Parts: sequence; C-alpha cells; structure tokens
Amino acid sequence: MKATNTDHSLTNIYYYGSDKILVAVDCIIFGFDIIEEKLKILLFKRLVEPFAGQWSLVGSFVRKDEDISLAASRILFELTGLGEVFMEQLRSYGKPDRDPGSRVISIAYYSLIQINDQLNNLHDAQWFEIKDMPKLVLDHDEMVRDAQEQLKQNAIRRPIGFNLLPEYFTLPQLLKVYKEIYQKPLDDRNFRKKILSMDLLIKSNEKDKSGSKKGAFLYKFDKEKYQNLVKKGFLFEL
Amino acid sequence: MKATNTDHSLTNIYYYGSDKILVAVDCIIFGFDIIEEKLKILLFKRLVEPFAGQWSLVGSFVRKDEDISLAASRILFELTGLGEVFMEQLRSYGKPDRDPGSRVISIAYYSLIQINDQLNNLHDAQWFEIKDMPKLVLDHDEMVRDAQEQLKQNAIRRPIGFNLLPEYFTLPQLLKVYKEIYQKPLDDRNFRKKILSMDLLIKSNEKDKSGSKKGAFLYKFDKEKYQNLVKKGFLFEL
DNA sequence: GCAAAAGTGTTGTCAATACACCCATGA
DNA sequence: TCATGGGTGTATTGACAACACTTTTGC
Repeated sequence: MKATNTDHSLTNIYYYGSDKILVAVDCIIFGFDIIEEKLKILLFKRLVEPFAGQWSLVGSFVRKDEDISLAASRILFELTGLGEVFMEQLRSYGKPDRDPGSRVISIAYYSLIQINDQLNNLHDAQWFEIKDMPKLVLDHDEMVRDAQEQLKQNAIRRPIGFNLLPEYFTLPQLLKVYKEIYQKPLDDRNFRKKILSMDLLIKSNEKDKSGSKKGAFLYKFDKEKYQNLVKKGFLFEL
Repeated sequence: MKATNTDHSLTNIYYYGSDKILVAVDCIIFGFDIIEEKLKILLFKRLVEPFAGQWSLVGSFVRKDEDISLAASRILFELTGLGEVFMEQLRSYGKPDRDPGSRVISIAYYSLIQINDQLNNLHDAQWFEIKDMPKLVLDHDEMVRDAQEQLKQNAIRRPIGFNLLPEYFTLPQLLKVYKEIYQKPLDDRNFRKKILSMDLLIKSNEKDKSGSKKGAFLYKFDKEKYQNLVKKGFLFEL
C-alpha cells in the first residue's frame, strides 16, 4: 500500500500535532555489601531544583536519539564507571504531576552490581541498606519498592543473584545474597542442594579464607551453559 | 534546603534544555472467544503513514497532562466502549528508530476483556487468533510476544483468567481459558481441585446448557474475598 | 437408548522442608 | 584446644501428575 499525499498530511498532523514530553530514566542500583552481608541501594543527592540536595535515585533525561536502555546504561556508567552490568527495565511512571518541576515520564531500570567496585564519586553517592533509606524525592520510594518486589520475583525464576557477587564467590556468600533478596531465612543444606543441582556452578580449587578459618571453596557461575539453556527455552525455578 | 537563584537557573537548564519526545501508549487487547474457545487479540488497521492500512495494535500519543495509565484506558474506551477492564503495564519500547515516522517511545499495556462485548467499530478492528495474526507494524509483533509471555507468567501467580469471561461462567469454560493462556493441555480433574481449593468461586444454582445437554454449573469470581486476601499479602500460585 | 459433555477420587512420584552433627583451621 | 564457620545426609511431608468411569439429558 503506497502513501498518498493525503496520508502524508495526516501523518504530519498525527506526529507533529501531538505533545512531546520529557522522558527520564531512573535507576535502582542494588549492590551486596560482602563485608556487612547486606543488600544495599545506591542513592545520590539531587543536583537540581526542585528538591536539590535531597536523596534520589540516579537518573537522566533520555536524549532525542538515544535508546532508552542505552540511556540507562549511560547513567550507570557515568556514576559507577561500570560497563557490562545486569540491568532490566522495571516499568514506567507517568502520573502527570509526579515531578513538580515539569511533566516528566520516567522509565525505571534496576541493576545488580558488585558493591566494592570503585565509584566515580562525582555525585555524592552513598550506599544505603533498604531499611535505613532516607525518604527519596518524587515517586522514587515507590520505584524502590517495586524494584525490590521485581527482584524477588525474578530471582526465583532466573539465577541472577550471581550478579551481586564477584566472579568467584563462595556458597555461604551466595546463600547470604539470597537471604537478603528474599528477606527470609533459608536452610543452608537445602540451598546447597538446589543450587548445585542446577549444575551451573564451576567449583574451583581455591578457598576463600576471609570468612572463616576453614575457608570456603570458590565457585564461578557458568554463564555459557546458562545461555545455552536459556536458548533452549529451559525454565528455572530457584 | 531552600532553592537559590542559581539552583533555579540550573533547574531551567536541566528541564528546558532537555529533549522532549513523543510518547505513545499501545494496547495488546486479549479476548476469549467463548464460541470458538480461542484466545484472541484485537487488531486494527493503522490510519496514518507510515504503514497506513496495515494491521497494528491500538495506540495513541500520551497527552501533555495525561496520566499514562489513563491514556491506556482512554484508548481502550474509545475502541471498545468498555470502562472498567483489567489492564496492566507491560513495558516500554524505546529504540530510537522503532517508528520511522518520528522518534516515539511507546509504553505498552495489555488488557483482558470479554470478547463478545460490542465494539465501537470505528477503526476496522478485528479479532485474530494469535497464531493467525498478520504481521504488524513497527515493533508491535514483539509487543504481542512479550504480552503473551507476561500473561502466562501473571496467570500463574494471580487469578486473572476470570477477566476474559463474563461474570458468570462454567468451570469447563475457565479450564479452556487457562489451556489457551498456557498453550498446553490441562487435566480437568486436577484443574477443578486446584481452582476450587482456592475457595474464590461462588457457585450458583444455575446451569449453562449451551455447551452440553447436561449443563454445567455457573460460578462467579469472589472479587471481595480476593481483594481481602491481596490486602493481607496472601500469595497465589495457580 | 445413545451421544456428548459434566462431574468425581485415588495413587504414585518428586520436590521442598525440617533437622543435627562432623570437619578444618587459625588463634 | 577451642571457637568459628564450612560442609554433609536422611526422613517426612505435601503438592502435582497421571489416570477412567459414572451422570445427566436432549435428541
């Protein structure tokens, strides 16, 4: 079907007669503090009015020709210097008055990073335990709640907890990650059985002795094997 | 912390110096055809270039001061005349070149409606079985795939299949709905056990004899009870 | 009386849970 | 030698899957 002139003018009305809106991307950045064994969130102090100086998620406007997921990556990179990190779209927030500064639709992403990576601490960023979080600007508290819920849900279906740990990690560490994500106690024997039965961990001969005298064996997540299983449509239940 | 003039000018730069973008809402409308016992999707012929005349999801631009979820409801209402329907955000699509007509970020919603409600058939709308769907414009095929997946996932965790049926429905009908959602056979005895054990169905004394000579009892979903359970944080697994 | 769909129970299997002790080591 | 966290096995339970026959009634 070929376009006619009439169609084109319709198109013009359709596209150019419609309202353009500021679109932001905000990131909920989760990290696992290996020392304190706590799941934390990275917050920073908002630079602009309204609410300058108050705690906020990191965010930025989407640029005219920028992919939204790339915008999210850009923000994360600017703040942390990290390139390849686990990041997924949460959902969009679009109440007309959610930002008193202007009408802004925000697309939230959450990401899982290793906390001890050094931050480009340009922005007065700081890690908070979720229960100790200050009140955030705009609807960012809601975003955090939603992200936490999403993280729980997704951690059941896919092995994503690894993203919060360094390449090599111990099973006790991984157990603690999952305890923090689910916010409930987990039996260590059952956890080991389940996680090892997935057959996605590569055991090394090294031990990490930082946590105990005996030392715990270091494991590595088998990304390739995982990708292959995903390709075959395999379903996980953690 | 009080705003200073400097802050305000920063704000101005921040908000007004940023790119505004067209934001659309697109709806994946699922319906269950009780006669054919098939899950279907409502499509319509696109009115504007590019791709005028080709099959498309229903959508519209979000207006300057419009809540995005209200935009979604508005679109659904304009097309179907239906007010209170089940509708949830799927996710946003934001590749810079996803719409050759202009840079448009689209927020997708999916909804579940009863198919036999009369449509305001302004738009050349038509129901399609998912497997018989024509190729859709832009990235709408991807949206439909994602919505189907989301529907499957959500139907496991929450009793939403009811939204595809009239207020009173029979268990054989509900079974067929779930078979269609999951795209796999379900054992009717096990299904009955599970669904009745949730204790969320109110049995009436009426029978629907349209499907058989014997007739099947009509049930009604107990919305109040369900709302109460949700409030108490109860978790479902269907 | 028969065709066609509705309705009903039992059994086996597997996965999740609960639970307690020995091991290795550094201090 | 002892305190600390790491590592292991088994019994029980409950949920899900598999499976076949009787009932009702319009034609």
